[in-house]
Amino acid sequence: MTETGPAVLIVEDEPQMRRFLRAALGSHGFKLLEASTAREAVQLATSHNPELILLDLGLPDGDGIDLTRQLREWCTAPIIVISARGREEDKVQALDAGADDYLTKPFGTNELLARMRVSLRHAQQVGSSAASPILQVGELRIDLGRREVAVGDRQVRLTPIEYKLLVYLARNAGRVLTHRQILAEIWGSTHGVQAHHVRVHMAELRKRIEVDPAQPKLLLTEPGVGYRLRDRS
Amino acid sequence: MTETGPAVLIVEDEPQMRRFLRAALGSHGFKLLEASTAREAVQLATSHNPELILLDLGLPDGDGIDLTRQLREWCTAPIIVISARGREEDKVQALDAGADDYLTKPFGTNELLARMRVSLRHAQQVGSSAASPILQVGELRIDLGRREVAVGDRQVRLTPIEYKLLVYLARNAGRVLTHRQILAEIWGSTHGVQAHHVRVHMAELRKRIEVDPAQPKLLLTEPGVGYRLRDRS
DNA sequence: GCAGCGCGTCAAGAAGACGTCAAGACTGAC
DNA sequence: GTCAGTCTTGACGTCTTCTTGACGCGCTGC
Repeated sequence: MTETGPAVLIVEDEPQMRRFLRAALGSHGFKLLEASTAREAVQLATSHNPELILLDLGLPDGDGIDLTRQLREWCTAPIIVISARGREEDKVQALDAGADDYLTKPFGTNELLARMRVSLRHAQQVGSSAASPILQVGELRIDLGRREVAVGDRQVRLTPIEYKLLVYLARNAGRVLTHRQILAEIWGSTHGVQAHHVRVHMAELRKRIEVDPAQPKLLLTEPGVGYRLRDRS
Repeated sequence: MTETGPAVLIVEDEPQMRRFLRAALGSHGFKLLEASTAREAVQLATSHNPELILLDLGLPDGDGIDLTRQLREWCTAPIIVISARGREEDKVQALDAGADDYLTKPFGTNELLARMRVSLRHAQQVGSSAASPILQVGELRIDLGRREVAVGDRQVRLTPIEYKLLVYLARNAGRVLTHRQILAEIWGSTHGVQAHHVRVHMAELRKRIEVDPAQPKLLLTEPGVGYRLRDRS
């Protein structure tokens, strides 16, 4: 299984700079998300919850400083500002608005990567000491930080695929997820992988989290469509 | 003004620069500690446990990078490197050695202060767990200052890599660390180093800290993911 | 009734991950 | 130079997990 690195959101409107960043980061295993406007950036940050944000201050729609402030209201991912403006005041403003670092163009790939490592290091420490994020759906508790799953009081051990499946379902609790969506999320490209896989692993998952796997109360089948995790009893 | 602000350790040998920093920081309520050599820096850091360290790379006795690495063994206070060297490689080295930021001379007071605020903000989030030089996880005791490890009453001798591994695991006790994370933390950039290394050294570590290495109680394998140090029974 | 389809279950085997051992390379001390 | 301690690397057996195919059930349309 190829493990993908951290998801990084790039907020940058110049195509040239984006190409540069894509080249610099893509080869290091990062999963890239790209936005060229502030609006798009907020959308992507909300939907994908990236682990790090690279933000160019010069955006067409609105100030990058404001965007920083806006993101910081709910998003804890480190923000590294990239800017052509090298004035001290700009740096101070960005850092005080909530940015974690400030790089002035032009800069080298290696410095960028090193500063990203610093930020990711910080994020990890914060995550470990702060209360870890927990998904709770009815009886089900998923501690994402510790990678632990419990049903009621019972601790449950899951294989990597089962865990991925369950987290995906829990993140979309109540919503129906189609086979196609599940295949894309868990297996990535859907080449050669079939809906049958989903069924097999769902059965395994039911054995672990359901009281009676034959009468599922949590993991519901939506015939002809997909699966759904019940979010309220 | 009553000086009740955070304690900041300044490591700098040029008197002129020290005067500048003293002037820049003193008026902002920081409590200042000053060292002009690496040896002195370690002493002051140990005795006063400052909340932030400003470190000039060009010291008379020894490399600043080494000092950074040495401090990071047990000290979690943010380190901001100040240097006349602006070469990208220097920055990367310092940041990877454990520094949290890198400022190239000349720089403005306001930028320095802003970057210090960022670092202190981070340190605060990480929380009070930062201060203790001793890590305790169940039976396991790691004295970071003395670099000593004990399981129960039994003192344990570890090789450098084993020690690093154990400290990393203990700092994240309870949570699963992926192979990728472990490789990045212990070996730095993961080029050429494989998950196999982790397995070999984990086996060594188990031989030393487990009662029965074949039935690990502390150092648990999470198949397909990584390893975890048990923090509660 | 019965073929066609989607779904759940089971089991076998493949693939890959893991633990262990041991041989060499490398390092710093002497 | 030798020597001890450590790290890397490869080989190999074991175990877990994933894939894949077979089969039975229930539903639907004919």
